[in-house]
Amino acid sequence: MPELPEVEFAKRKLGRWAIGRRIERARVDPKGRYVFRPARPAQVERALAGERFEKVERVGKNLLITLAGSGRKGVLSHLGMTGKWARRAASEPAPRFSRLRLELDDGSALHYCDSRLFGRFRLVPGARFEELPEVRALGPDPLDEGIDPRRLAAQLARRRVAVKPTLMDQRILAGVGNIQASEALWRAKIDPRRRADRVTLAEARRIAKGVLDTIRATLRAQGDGDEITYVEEPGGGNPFSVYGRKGEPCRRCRKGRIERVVQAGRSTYFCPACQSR
DNA sequence: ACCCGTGTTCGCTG
DNA sequence: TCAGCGAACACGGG
Repeated sequence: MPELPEVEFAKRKLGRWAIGRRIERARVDPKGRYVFRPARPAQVERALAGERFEKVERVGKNLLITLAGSGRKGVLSHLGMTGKWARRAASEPAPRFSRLRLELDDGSALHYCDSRLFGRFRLVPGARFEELPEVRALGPDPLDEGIDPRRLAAQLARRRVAVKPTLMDQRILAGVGNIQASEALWRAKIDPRRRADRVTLAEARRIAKGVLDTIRATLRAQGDGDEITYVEEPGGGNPFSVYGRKGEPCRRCRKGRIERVVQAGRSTYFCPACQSR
């Protein structure tokens, strides 16, 4: 269920665990075939064995992993709804829903875990990620490129649907998902049901700030541990201001109660009292 | 049994 | 070409 902050967290962890390490063995769980297609499990195992981790980057919700062996290989890892990377000792049992196990040369094993199998793991010849259509289509990444309010305002002005689903369009801002969109609009004090083309430049500035602030806050809330716990999982409190808080009083104005509506098939949370229509 | 889900993509319409 | 929509993908958890 990862959005930009969770993927950034995964990038940092993966970098710390794996850069400079060599993959001694790779094993794909049979169910993992959904994640790795069109490559077949045996192909993936063969391609990864013997490679060394050189670099781990992130663009939007995508992890870009560069492996170096004889030449360069890339892996694009998208976590989908339920993907996670975890680290165990090689002697430990695999965590639940492990779909790929990478034994490294330091006695550790990295696991790609994914219960719902919406994640994607693609081999990218030559690690030429920039050539992939799905990477080219992405808008600016808020964390490393910032957000240009004028550009954002111009993009919103071309859309007649509600601003919240529009913010989740990866061509506008790469990495903003369902939670971050709700949170950002709450911070910007704008009703998520507002038509995108009715957002002013001044409001676009607030949205830009809201997106960056919520991303940073979510990142901070992940803390320093090794494991990610998503909301509603045991052990994870809810670090958000409106998401998942239907019926609770607004933490800012104390007047409204948080409402939940469905937009473009996704739940949206907002305060009807302090987010203006 | 039934509903829900922090995501993307495809097929379709206008 | 593009905006917009609904379904599909595959599965666990409540």
